[in-house]
Amino acid sequence: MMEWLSKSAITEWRLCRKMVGGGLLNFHKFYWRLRLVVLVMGRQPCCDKLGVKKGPWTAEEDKKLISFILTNGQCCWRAVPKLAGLRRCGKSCRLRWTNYLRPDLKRGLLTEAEEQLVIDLHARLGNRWSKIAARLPGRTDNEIKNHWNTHIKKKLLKMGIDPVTHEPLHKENKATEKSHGDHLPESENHHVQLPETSGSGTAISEENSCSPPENCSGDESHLLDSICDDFPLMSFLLEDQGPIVDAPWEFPSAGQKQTFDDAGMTSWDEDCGWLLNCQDFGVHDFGFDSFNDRETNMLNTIEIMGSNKQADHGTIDFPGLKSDSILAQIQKYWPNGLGPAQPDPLYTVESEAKPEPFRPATARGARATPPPLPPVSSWAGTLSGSGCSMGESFTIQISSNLVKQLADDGEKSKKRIKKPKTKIPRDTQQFRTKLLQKQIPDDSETLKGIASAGWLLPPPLFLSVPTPQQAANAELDAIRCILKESEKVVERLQKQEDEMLQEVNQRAKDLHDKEFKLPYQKPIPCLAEKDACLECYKEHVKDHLKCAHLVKNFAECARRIRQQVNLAAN
DNA sequence: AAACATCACAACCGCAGAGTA
DNA sequence: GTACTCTGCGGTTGTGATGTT
Repeated sequence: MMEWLSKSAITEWRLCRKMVGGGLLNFHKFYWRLRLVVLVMGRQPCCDKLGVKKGPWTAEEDKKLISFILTNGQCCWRAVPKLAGLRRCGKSCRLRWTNYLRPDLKRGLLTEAEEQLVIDLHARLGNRWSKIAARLPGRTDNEIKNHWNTHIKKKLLKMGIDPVTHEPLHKENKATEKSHGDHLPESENHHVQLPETSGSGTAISEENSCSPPENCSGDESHLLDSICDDFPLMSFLLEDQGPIVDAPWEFPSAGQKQTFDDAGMTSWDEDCGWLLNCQDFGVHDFGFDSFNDRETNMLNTIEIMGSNKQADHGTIDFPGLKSDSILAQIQKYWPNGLGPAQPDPLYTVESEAKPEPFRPATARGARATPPPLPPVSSWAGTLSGSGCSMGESFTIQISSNLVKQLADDGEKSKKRIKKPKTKIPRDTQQFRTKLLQKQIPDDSETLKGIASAGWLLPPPLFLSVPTPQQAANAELDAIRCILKESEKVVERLQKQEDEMLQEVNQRAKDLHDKEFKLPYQKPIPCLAEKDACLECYKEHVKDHLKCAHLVKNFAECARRIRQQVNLAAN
C-alpha cells in the first residue's frame, strides 16, 4: 500500500509539476490531487462507462465546467469531471470546452473570407480540420468540418468542382478516362491537384505544394511558383505567416476594448494564454495590483453565462480574486450591470440557451423576413449579491430578474415570425446572402437600411431590457461586500499556507540536520576560555600581556580537564 | 395542421501518436 | 520492448429547428 501510494504520489507530483510548468507547486492543490489518488486507488480508465452521462450538456454542467476551468485552468481532462463534480467523461468535458465553451470562440457562420480560406487550405491539407482550424482563430475543427460538410461541399459541387480534389468535375472525368494512374483514390484526398494553368493534372503532395521555399526542392520550384501564382491567398498564408502551426490562444487583455473588422472578427492584441500558462492557481501566484487576463476572462464568462437563457446559469465562482479589481472592471465594462456595453458579436445574446448563429439564407431554416434590428443597449443590470459561498471562493449570482428577463425575451423570440406568402426562389436567396456578405460592411446604419429594404439580417445581438442604473449599483454594492469577505478568507488561507510552508521547511531542515549530522562528538574542553583568549589577542595585538589573566584561566581549565581525564583513566 | 424533408451542429466513437512506467 | 494511459483528430450520428408539401 505504502509503496503504491508513494509511486502514485510521485506520479501525481510530476503531473502537477508538469501542469504548473515546473513552477512552485501549490501545496493544497497537490494535497487534493493526492487525496484523489488515494481515493481511487489506482488509475481508472478515461471513461468509466458506468454512471457517466452522455448526450447534450445541461446549463448546470456547463456552469460547473466553466467555473472549474476558469478556476483551475486546463489540466488533465481525466481528472476534470471528478474535480468539477461532473458525471461526464473527461473526453466529453474536453470536447465541450474546446468546441463550445471556450471564451475565445467565434459564433455564427463562417464569413466569405473564412470560407475561402477553408477552401484554399482544404485544397492543400485535405481533411486535416485541426490544421485548418489553426489558421482560423476562434474557429474549431469541428465547426469547420461541419461547415465544410453542410455548406462548402455542396457549394463546390454546385459550382462543378470536386470537393475532394478541387478539380472541375468534368475535367476529372476526362482525366479518369484518360489515365487512371493520375486519379487520386478517395482515401488519399490530402492532396491538391495543380490548377489547369500549371499544365498538369498530377497530384502533388503537401510537402511539394505551395510551401515555404525552403521546403521546395529545386525540381519543384517552378511548380511552386505556379501554384503560388494561382493561389495568392495560399501564397500569403505560406510565406507571410510562416509555417502552419497551432495558433496561440488569444484573449482580450484587461481594459482593452475588442475591435472588430468588417468580417466581425475580433483583433486581440495581447496574448493572454492564461489557461495555458497560469496554471498554478493559488492566490499567491497572481499579482492583483492590476486586473489580469484571467479575471478578464472570467468576466467574459459572465457574458457567456449571462447570455444563456437557461435560468440556472446563475452563479459564477471567483476563487481568490480581489474584489476591487473585479468590480472595477464590471463597472467599466458594464456600467449598467452585467452585459456588454458595446456591440459584441462574440457573445451574441438572443436569449437562447446558446448564442444562435446566423442561419444562412440558403438553409431551409433561414428567416424569410429580416428580424428586427437590435437596439444597441446594455443588459439589464440586475446583479444580486446573494448566494455568496464562504469558502475559498466567492460567487456572483445573476439575479433571478435578469434570468427571467432573459428567459422572457427568449420566449418572445421563440415565436416565429410569420413569413410572407411571396416565395423567394432559393437561388435568389443565395444571391442575396452572397451579395450581403460580400458588399455590406459591418455597420449598423447600413444594416438598418438593409433591414428596411427587406434584406436578410443576422439575429439581434443584444437583449433590450431597460434597467435602472440604481438597481445595478445597489447589487454591485452588495457584491462588493461579499467580495471583501471572501478576500479575507483568501488572505487567511494564504497565511495558513505560508505557515504550513514554513513548518514544512523547518521540519525539512531538522530532518536534514539529523540525517547528515556527524556522529557523536565530544565537546571541546575549555572552548570558552580558548575563544576568550583569542578574542583578547585580537583586541590587543600590540599588548598581549593584557590577556594574561585569560590565558591563566585557560591554562587552569586545561590543567583541570587533564586531571579529570587522568582520574578517569586510572 | 400534420407529415415529411432538410439543415445545422453538438456530441459521440474509434483510432493513432506521444509519453511514461 | 511492451503495455498502458492520455490526448487529439477525423468520421459519423443524433437531435432539434425550420421549411415545404
